[in-house]
Amino acid sequence: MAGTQTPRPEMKHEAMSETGVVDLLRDHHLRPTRQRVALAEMLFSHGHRHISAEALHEEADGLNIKVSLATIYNTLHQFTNAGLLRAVPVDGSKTYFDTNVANHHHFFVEDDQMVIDIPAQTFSVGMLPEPPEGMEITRVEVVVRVRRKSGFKAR
Amino acid sequence: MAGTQTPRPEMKHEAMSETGVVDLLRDHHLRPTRQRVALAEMLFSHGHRHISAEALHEEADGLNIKVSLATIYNTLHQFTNAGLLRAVPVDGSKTYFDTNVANHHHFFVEDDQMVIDIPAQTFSVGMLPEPPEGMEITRVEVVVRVRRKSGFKAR
DNA sequence: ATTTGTGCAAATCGTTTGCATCTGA
DNA sequence: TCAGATGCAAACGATTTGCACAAAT
Repeated sequence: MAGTQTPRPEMKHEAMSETGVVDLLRDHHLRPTRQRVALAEMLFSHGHRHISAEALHEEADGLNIKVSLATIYNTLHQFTNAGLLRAVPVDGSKTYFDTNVANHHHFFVEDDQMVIDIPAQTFSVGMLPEPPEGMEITRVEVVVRVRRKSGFKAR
Repeated sequence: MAGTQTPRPEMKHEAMSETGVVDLLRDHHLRPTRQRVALAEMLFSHGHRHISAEALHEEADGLNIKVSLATIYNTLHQFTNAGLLRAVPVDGSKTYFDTNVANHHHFFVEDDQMVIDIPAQTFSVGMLPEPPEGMEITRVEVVVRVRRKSGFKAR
C-alpha cells in the first residue's frame, strides 16, 4: 500500500501536516476518515486551543468542510478518550475542549465565556487536602474567574 | 399584623425554626411565601448542603410539599442572588447549589456525582497568577476530583 | 466484503419562559 | 387591592442517539 508506516514517535501536535494528523489518528486507533482528519488539523495544527463543539462546527463550515454537529460531538469525545483532548469543566452549560492535555489550569473570562490557559510557571497548587476516606484524587481543576475591568475597552 | 419584626441580626442558618427562615427571607427582601419558607427550611435548617434543583424537588415531594420544578429553579436563583446560596460549577451538566457561601473549595466524587466541601483549614490557594491584561479576578474555584479507590466498598 | 463512521432527525436532559391564576401584605 | 409569586406547559440550548447510508481497510 501507499504511504506505509511513517514513524513519528514523539512529534508535537503543533504545525502538523495532513500526513501528520493521519498518523496521529492511526497511533490512537482512530480511522483517519475525511472529517476526523479535517477536525484534527483544525485542532492540532495551530497551537493550543479551547473550543466548544458549536464553535468548531462553525469554523468547519467557514472552511467549507462538511461535518455534521453530531459527528463533531462524537469526534471530540473520541479524541478526548484517546487522550488528544481534555474537557475543561468551566462554568457555563457549554463544554470546552482543550488541545493542551498537559497539567495546567484556566482563566475563565466571564464577559465573553472564554477560556485561557494559566501559564504553568505562574501558578501551582501547593499542599493538597486529604481526600475523603477511601477516595483518591484523580485531578485538581483550578478555574480563576476573571472579569474585564470596568472602563476597559475590548481590543 | 402578626409577627412583626423579630430581630435576628447575625443568626446562623443552622437549626433554624420556621420563624427563623421567615425572617431570613424578609431580611433579604423575599416574601416569605409558602414554598419559599418550605424550601428555605429544607436548605438552611440542617447544616450545609449541596443539592441540585432536581434533587431538591424530589426531596420536597417526599415531604409532601407541593412546589413546581420551575419554582424550585426560580427560588434557587433568588436565594443565590440574595447571597444565601452559591452555585458550584463542578463538572457535569447539572448545577449544584451550596448553602455554604463562605470562601471554600470542593471535592467532586466522580462515581456518584457528589459535591463535598474541602474543610477550609486543610487547603488554601497560595500565590495567584497575574490575570490577563485589563482583567480582574472575581473568584478562584478549586475542584479536587476524587474517585472511590478500587476495591473499596461504599458504606 | 466487512467493519466502522457519518448524517440526519428525533429524542433527551437540564433549565428557562410566557402567561393565566393565585396569594400575601 | 394588587404587586408579586406560582404552576403549567411549551420553548430552549446543548448534547445524545437510532438508524439508513457511505466510506475505509
